[in-house]
Amino acid sequence: MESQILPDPRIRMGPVPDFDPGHTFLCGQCFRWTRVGTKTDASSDRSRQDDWVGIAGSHAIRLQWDGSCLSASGTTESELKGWWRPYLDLAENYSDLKLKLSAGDPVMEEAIRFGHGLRLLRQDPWETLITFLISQNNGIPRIRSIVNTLCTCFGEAIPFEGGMLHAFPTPEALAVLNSCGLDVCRAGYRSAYVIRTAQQVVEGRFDPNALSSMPYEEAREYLLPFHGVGVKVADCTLLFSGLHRSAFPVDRWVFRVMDTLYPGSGKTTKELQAFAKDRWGENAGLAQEYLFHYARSHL
DNA sequence: CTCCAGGCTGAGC
DNA sequence: GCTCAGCATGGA
Repeated sequence: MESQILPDPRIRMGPVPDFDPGHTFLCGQCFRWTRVGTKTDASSDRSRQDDWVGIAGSHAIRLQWDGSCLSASGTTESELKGWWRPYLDLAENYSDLKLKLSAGDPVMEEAIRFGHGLRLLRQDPWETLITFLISQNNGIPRIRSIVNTLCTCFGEAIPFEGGMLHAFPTPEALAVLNSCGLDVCRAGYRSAYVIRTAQQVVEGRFDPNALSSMPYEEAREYLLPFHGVGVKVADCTLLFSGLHRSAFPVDRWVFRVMDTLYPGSGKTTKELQAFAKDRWGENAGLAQEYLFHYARSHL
């Protein structure tokens, strides 16, 4: 049997500094990336390969990471440029950001060293809002499970590598469900939040484009009236959609890491956020993510 | 069995 | 304003 030499379908994206797919995709900011293979070359421990398949919005991609360069397949040059590069935040210089965050701060320096290569994604605001509605009082593995079931059952099929993946559901697809329509997802009491929010979006109550032009405080006030949205979900939505990188979500882990590593930074969410805003300013969201990532493994 | 997980709602002060 | 039980579900 003659082996057919196919053209390499990979698109080379070149060297990407300050990138680690594991830290970026598994830190809890997104829930639809799967590691599909890891190889470590025995001859040199720097040469390795890390393969991921990810879905965001209605886009799917396979990423290959060799430790310094990214390549992609299952996508196109235009989709790469118009969606995935912005999504992966590749235009941002994380060396500068890390220097600003860790200047004179050994705690942050250690958190950054541990979470090296973690990048904040720029996710679709609708998808981010629903995802973090589901995240409340929940664990990351189960959030992944619920979100993936939600997409499989209600998201449009995306042909991918000879099989099918599923886009994140549209607001319309979720708004038409009755109260038990989401039971298959096992999201518990959060199902009602998801459906009611979808209905409010369809009714025109929520406009992601409007959200993107608002200052932080206004955007937060805009999100809070949604059923099931409190300050945590609102801040996560604004941070992980890339709309407001100064947002500083506070949960159990962040509270613990602040109380332990920054004693005196505050006892309430508001106090911690004031501390973060004063200390890290527009990069508070990235600081939060490094701290969250660090806290989950060390505290 | 209990406790916990990227919290929020509604009721009672 | 503030505190706090209750909430669905599954894993440790």
